[in-house]
Amino acid sequence: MKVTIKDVAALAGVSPSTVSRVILENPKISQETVDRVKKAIEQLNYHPNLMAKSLVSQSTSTVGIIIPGPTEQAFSNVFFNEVIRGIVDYTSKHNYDVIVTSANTLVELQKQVVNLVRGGKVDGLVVLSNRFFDSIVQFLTDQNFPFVIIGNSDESSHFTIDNDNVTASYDVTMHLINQGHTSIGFIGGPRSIVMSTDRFLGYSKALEESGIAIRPELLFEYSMYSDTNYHEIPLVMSLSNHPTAFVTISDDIAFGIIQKLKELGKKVPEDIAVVSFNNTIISQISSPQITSMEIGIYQLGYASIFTLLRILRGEEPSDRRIIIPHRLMVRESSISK
Amino acid sequence: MKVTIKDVAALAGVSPSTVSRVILENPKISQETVDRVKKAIEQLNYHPNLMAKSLVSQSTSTVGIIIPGPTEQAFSNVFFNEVIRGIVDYTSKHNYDVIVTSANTLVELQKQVVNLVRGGKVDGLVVLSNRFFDSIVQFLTDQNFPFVIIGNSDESSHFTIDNDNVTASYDVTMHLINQGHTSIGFIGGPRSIVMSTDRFLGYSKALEESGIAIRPELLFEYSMYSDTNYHEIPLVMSLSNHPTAFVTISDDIAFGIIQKLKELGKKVPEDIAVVSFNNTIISQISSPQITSMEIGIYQLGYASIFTLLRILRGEEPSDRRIIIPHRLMVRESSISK
DNA sequence: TATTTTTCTGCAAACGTTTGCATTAAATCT
DNA sequence: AGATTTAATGCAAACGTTTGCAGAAAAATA
Repeated sequence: MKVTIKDVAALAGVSPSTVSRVILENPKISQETVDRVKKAIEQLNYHPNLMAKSLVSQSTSTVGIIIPGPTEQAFSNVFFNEVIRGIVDYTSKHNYDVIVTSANTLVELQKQVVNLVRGGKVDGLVVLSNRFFDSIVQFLTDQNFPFVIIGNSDESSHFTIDNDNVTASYDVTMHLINQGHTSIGFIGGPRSIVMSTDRFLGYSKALEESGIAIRPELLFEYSMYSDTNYHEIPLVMSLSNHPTAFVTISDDIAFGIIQKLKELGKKVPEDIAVVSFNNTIISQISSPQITSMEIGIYQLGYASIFTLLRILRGEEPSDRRIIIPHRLMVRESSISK
Repeated sequence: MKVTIKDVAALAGVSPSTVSRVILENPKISQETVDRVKKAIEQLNYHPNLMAKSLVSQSTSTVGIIIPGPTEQAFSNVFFNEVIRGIVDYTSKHNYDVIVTSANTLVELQKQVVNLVRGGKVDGLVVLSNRFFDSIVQFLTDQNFPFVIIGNSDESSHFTIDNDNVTASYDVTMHLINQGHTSIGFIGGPRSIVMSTDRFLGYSKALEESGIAIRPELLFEYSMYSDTNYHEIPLVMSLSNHPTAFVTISDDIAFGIIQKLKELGKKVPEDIAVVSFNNTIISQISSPQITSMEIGIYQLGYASIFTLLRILRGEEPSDRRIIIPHRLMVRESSISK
């Protein structure tokens, strides 16, 4: 038998509204009544029904995280996990619940988002950026629904938490150039990932500023679906002016490249330097350890939910764009002897 | 202006109950009316309010995952991530949402669980096992609330998804013994983790059956808080009858040990063999690659939610205990030359 | 003491659905 | 044709809260 606010009211000899006010700590209830009601609550072991509460208060104390499908997932698994950790750590201290949403296709995901938003199941959303999410972001904007984006967004009117990927990539490329490298390859990801194109931009910028021409034959696109990812590496390494260094956009890719180079009898970093992004456990465990750009993934999550909850409280942050700083972790894979 | 079921009813010229029945695909509504209502829904872009729906139907289409605090988290991060992935993959195909819950202390976590359950925010729970969760499990049992446990449970009446950790550990230890090792160390985790004690049991069993005495000085307990985790390794390695192999309960630990052994000038596997559990990316990336027990983490998650949803549908699975099979992935770290 | 203000509590509507029961019209049977 | 069954819909209560408004009692003021 479920115990409701009415049962408590009956036992305490007051009206349901009074009980409600006691629970919500409305100050205009006399201490005497408060005590009596609290005793009744205790006695009946009453707990408020959150659905009823949400229904009338039109808020849920719940936020959602929208995570791209398997394509990007597999692409950098660790990334999403860290973000989620950052978010859950914060919400658990602030009495919010988190619904984690993902799907195999954009259509499915979109359906889920609509359901959460229009169904009133969440108060706000953290959207993990992805170019294909435009439709989702557009929907949220149309609905005037509170949300923040982790990653890049064209619209400056959106709340976004991001790295300065261009500069970060510029920095890591410069690190190589400063070591005397002039023949530097770039291994990016699918075009759909804005982060990847940004990092390509930084790479290009560094080369240009240093008077090094960009050589198209040194640019590669990694795809999780392809078996032939490192297929062209032997070819390019057989050139007379083959690259002496690679910038890759993630530790996973860097690790793969290093394995491939080993197969070819090349030594890292003696023959070829390799650098990457994310500073995940892979970069630390690999041997040689990989020089990697720390981008504060956990902070991305933490800052995003921090911002979202502020918005929900009605405190519009002045800055619509938060940049999480980066820091290069120099390790063995890029140290020229 | 929110559009409700009443607005739809008005436009379609029917009562709200009829609209509701159309949405729920109640068969006793005439095709004609169905069409008219659907058109109205379309026209008004109506979407049902899930809180109201939950309130009256007393169900939420939401399940929760309870994850241990930072202690165990850091202990095997990858584990929880994979489990979550397995769960979300399944729920997203079955129109359920997932609330992920964690907290820093048991008290906080318990409070959150009570809130979810008593507040009626979730229909069921997946509980990631932990000895300290007894109080939570006890609470759920008392409440007669639907839940499944991932990991060990004493109570055979609970629905659990687990590995046969004893046998798995027996198997991996036997793998070492079969290679001629007789002096084998064991590196476990905190006592609070049942999985760890189970694995110790399997280790012991293998030694005993093989007529090898257990030497207490070869047993270690890894703790995430200690700086001195690998402190005693040099000491034990300086014994004349030092271990020629280590069984560790996770890839992270195995990796740490290998680093420490390298520092001591020992070679893996030539001087010392090392094996571990979980078959995470670490075991594959480490060099030497680590022989590790694949335990089907993703499947643990998948099977757990599969079971939970069956329970919620009223289909009690006949087996209250599901064992996910294990498989040893033999790699470099245990191959004796 | 009569009047006004303040403090505390209750009434009842509202939130947006679902569903058992009653009702009406149509269809089937005798 | 009248009686009975069947099919389709509506009525109204229920789910368990919150909250604006009103009212009563107590306190403060004149």
